[in-house]
Amino acid sequence: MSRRIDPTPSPEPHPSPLRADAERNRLRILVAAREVFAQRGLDVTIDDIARHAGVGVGTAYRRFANREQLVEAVFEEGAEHLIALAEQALTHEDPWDGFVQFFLATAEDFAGDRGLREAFLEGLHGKIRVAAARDRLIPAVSALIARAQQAGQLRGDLESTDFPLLQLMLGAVTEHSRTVAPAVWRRYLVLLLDGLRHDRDHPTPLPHRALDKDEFDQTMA
Amino acid sequence: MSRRIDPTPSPEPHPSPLRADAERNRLRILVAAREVFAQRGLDVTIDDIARHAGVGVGTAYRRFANREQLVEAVFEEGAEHLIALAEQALTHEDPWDGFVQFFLATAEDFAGDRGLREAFLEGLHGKIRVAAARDRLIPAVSALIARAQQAGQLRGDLESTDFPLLQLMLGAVTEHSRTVAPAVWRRYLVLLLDGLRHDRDHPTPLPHRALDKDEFDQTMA
DNA sequence: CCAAACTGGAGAAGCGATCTCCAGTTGCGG
DNA sequence: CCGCAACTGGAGATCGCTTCTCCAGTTTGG
Repeated sequence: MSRRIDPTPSPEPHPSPLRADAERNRLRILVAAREVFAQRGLDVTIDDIARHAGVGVGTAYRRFANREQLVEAVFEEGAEHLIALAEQALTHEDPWDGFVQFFLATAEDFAGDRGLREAFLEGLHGKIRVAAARDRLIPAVSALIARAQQAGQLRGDLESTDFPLLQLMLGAVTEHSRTVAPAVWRRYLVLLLDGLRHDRDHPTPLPHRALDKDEFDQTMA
Repeated sequence: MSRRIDPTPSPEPHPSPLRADAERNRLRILVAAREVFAQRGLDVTIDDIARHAGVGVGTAYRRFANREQLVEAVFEEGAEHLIALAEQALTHEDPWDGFVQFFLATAEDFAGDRGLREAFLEGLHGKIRVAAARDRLIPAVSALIARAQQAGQLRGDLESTDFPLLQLMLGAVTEHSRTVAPAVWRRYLVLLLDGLRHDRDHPTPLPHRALDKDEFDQTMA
């Protein structure tokens, strides 16, 4: 740990400005981590991230003592976005549409960022920050649910802890079909929504065709 | 490879009867594998299985060259049961009830046997046999779906490849909530079924209470 | 220009699984 | 009930993979 003369014994912020090249590399590592986590999930090695960033492993380890820190740094942004989505959905005029919009938007985030999904839904790493982010998300989700229930559109027995589990279910599809049919999850999202509506006369048409035999085999393999 | 005088150069069946103690141990290993796979999934080591069977690792390796063989041997029975369930469901008088019964029964099988779920839904091991079993299951599932659709009870746009993916979704819940609330999956099963019905006036009451905060945190961690 | 800060990547160290080997034990045909 | 082939158990060799350290060489900035 390098530090210059730093009178304030503040615990958190950068203890001392990094040298220009060091700071540049720190940023490259962060960017690389974002990309690699998003594409390949949280289980990549620090060596992978370093290589992708074009720096040596040593450099990566000097800035981030372990993968945990890297995960949390990258994760923070994703979490922020989810919270923004919730608040935006609450401003939606129609309660049901707001709920659907939020469900869809978060599912899209998770589909586009494997690492985010794993951090949020699989509890793989960085537990502390993740739990904190989830806690910040809960009130908004509860409000979204309550509002749609009061409007008589959403089934009354859905509770706020159900929501992440529904995302987990969808996430399982997303994960497995990732390489074969990266958008089939939308099919099951609509199916879930049809289960969540209070009542309905007809099924909502499913937005993505079903997997054919080949796609199916690959998805399950 | 031990073999006595065996005139027929048959490729597959037991090349020679095992000595009594050897056969006894083979069975113990098989039983142990069944139990360990069911409880802890397919990712257990052969050492674990051997220990659970009360034999040495060497003995286990002598009978089953690799875990694959062990998985397939154990898996076969589970697959057989699923197929029986499908055929039984087809005899159900009411098409919708038959469909629901099959969905429920398979989900129960998967919930009670982690290894079976992983073999069938996660494609972790023993690909050949599993694919074969799935193929045997498809016609029955298709029939079950078609019948319920013709009766106007099941949504018309559901296809047979959708079914295993629905099980996959449910399986994600089962897996995560395993230790905390081993039956919450029933809640989401009903929710899915409400999405699968052609039309309905009211939501079907959910059969299991939602997770509370503590259970939820553990499930996601 | 030079001292301090920083870099890269070879390789040490650790971990956990698979699989082998063989000295000792057991089953069984004669 | 003898003798030997078949079988057993488990210590440990081997492997593959990751994490993390170390330091000779390079870069930065006052």
